[in-house]
Amino acid sequence: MNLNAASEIVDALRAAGLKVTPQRLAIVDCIAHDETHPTAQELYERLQPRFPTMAVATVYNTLDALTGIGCCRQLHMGGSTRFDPNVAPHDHAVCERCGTIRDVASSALEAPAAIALTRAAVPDFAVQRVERIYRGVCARCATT
Amino acid sequence: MNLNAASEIVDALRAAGLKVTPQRLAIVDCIAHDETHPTAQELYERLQPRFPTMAVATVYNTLDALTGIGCCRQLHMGGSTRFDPNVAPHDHAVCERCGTIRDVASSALEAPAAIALTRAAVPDFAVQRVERIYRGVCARCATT
DNA sequence: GTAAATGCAAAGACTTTGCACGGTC
DNA sequence: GACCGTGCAAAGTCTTTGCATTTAC
Repeated sequence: MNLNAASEIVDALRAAGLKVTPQRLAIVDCIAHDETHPTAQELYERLQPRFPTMAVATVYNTLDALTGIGCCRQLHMGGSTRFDPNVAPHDHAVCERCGTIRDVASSALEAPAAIALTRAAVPDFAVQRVERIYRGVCARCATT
Repeated sequence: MNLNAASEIVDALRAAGLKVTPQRLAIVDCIAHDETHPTAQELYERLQPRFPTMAVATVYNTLDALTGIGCCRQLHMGGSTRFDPNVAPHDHAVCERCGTIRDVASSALEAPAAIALTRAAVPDFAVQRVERIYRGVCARCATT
């Protein structure tokens, strides 16, 4: 599971000609090693103590910028948009009960095969990548 | 591509003890053979001419009811929730440019295999089903 | 110095909720 | 007749936008 190092993201920001502000640094720092797929709101709240004056708009702004330069992805799985700092191809397991999203390594073999299959199955559509969503129940929810 | 016949949905409503109102009939009729994965708003607008007094809430209400009895599914792919009257297992191709969602038949062979693989790959998670999203560019967008 | 990001607040889109009325079974 | 669904409006979320001020480069 190849999470971006914070320093790499900062480099990418600079490379793209975007400014590295304290707020962005903090946000990058927050998501760099985060596997919880936080929402903008969650990040905002998490950073409140450090940046009491920061606006939610800034969080959205920064996340959009990061998405734009390919440093994170947006997940739309119902509810708020979640941000995934893991840019390497991988899938997601979503718990039907609690809604948490968990990363799942995608078989390197499987993805190209699926794309090949689909290229045939979906005429007039240029498939670029495949995402899988595994729906089920996580261990925590299964026991309760 | 096994779309629900309107009459089957009506039967399911009755079987579930839900009432068949003119509004629900109209909504069922609208989505029964719809492959465009409409949003609640779109259905609402589509039915305005026939039911000028119908509230948006009624559309949501009905769609929730239909989802509850397994007659349609909700798709969260960014933007508004879209409704898919096709309950049979299948995948979706999403155009990155125009956002349209297209149904893709899922290989009957592949799905169980993927689930088996994942059961091994994701410990402590009870996988129930797998969804695939093919991201790419549709023919219409590719030519413009 | 310049271009871009921030903070703030307001607006916008989407969805849900509460309640009185009306319709289905 | 009982109960559920509808219409209406309001509130709640999540996200975007505009503009003046501040800041990184």
